[in-house]
Amino acid sequence: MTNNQQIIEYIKRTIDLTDQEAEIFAASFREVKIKKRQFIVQPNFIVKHRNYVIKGSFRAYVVDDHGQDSTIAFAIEDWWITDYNSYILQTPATMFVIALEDSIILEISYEKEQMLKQSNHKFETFFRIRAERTAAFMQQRIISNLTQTAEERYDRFMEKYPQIAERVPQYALASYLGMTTEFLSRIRNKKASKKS
Amino acid sequence: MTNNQQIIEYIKRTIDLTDQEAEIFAASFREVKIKKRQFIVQPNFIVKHRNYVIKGSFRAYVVDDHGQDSTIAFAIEDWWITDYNSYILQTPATMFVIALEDSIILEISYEKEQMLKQSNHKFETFFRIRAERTAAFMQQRIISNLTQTAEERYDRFMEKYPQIAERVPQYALASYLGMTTEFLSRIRNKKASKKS
DNA sequence: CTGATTTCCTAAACTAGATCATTTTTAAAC
DNA sequence: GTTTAAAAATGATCTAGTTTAGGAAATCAG
Repeated sequence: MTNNQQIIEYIKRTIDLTDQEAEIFAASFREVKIKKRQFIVQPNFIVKHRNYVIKGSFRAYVVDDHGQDSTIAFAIEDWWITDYNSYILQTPATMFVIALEDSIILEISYEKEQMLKQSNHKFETFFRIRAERTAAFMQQRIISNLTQTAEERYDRFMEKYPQIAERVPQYALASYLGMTTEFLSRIRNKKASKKS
Repeated sequence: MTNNQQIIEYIKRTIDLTDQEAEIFAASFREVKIKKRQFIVQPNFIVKHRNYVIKGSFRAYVVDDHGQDSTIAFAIEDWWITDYNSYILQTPATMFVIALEDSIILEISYEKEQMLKQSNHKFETFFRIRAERTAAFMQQRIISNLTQTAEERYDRFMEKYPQIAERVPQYALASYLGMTTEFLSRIRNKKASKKS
């Protein structure tokens, strides 16, 4: 399966498209290879692309005044990643997005996306549904942060996204879940010793 | 200004509409009066409406296993409120949404909203933009929860939404910000004594 | 008005999770 | 492969925020 076919399959899971429409959609993306540790988003620049991951993995994070970094999002194959606020509102980025492995992405520019949405009601629907699901996902995370303990958040993450937990460094997962690496290490250790 | 005119003004701030389109949009909503302490959403039911607040205020919250409640959202005049996940994904609600004051809302049903979006590209665009801004707002909140201390979160809320802070009970604000009422009381007290 | 219910405040004891410092393990780079 | 750097583990100490408990204001229903 080519990379274009992959994103066509992806969009067809959300909306029906004719072959010609699928062609137009896929043609709006550009394939880019990214090396491990390479940044695709950096603070203060206005983000120009939304990125669909074909292969590899990424981490989006912010660094606060005290030098602490907090992971905002992960992405692996078939996920999207960017600095959402910067891309949507076309304001300067506050995040870094870095490749955790050698990766391949399909990027679409802000302008191309606007054109797609204007040109065809179906594309508008697709991006509307994407935004809704993004919001629904984020709301779940807010609820989780407000109501669960560090250990409960970890357990739930392991249930829902075991394939991500395997691939990302522990410090990144800890800061995604809102705890220190040390504390996550302890949680894991406790579980490992209980099993035996 | 009638309540219909109010929501027409609202949508026109996002997209341009002809008078006829504005008419169709406004006609999809139904005005409902809600008494203080009345619930408009309760757990386990699938949420049928998205609600635009004409007058009054609301609080959306979840109650966890230990009986603790966490405020997920507030709404005052010109804001929307519902159990977002339940409405968008048409799954059973996990939240309560309660009126904090005697209120008036305009509600639109899930079916009517689907019809609007299908019938006119512009309405699809409107709801796409709403979803994007909702996601952007939620992402800001996630970042705030991950990176800031309780006091910083409070300060920032007071800066951005002073008019909400005034109108909602302290325990509701505390649980929105992810802290106990007692701790919020202490923060406020500390600030009050410093000023003198 | 007035009794009842909600909301808010204060303060002491407590704990989940953070911080700090050091060691061990793993992975990157030459 | 060997050196070097990054990541993870471990233990000791500390602290931001919680819990518990009591009383004082404010709000509300009748």
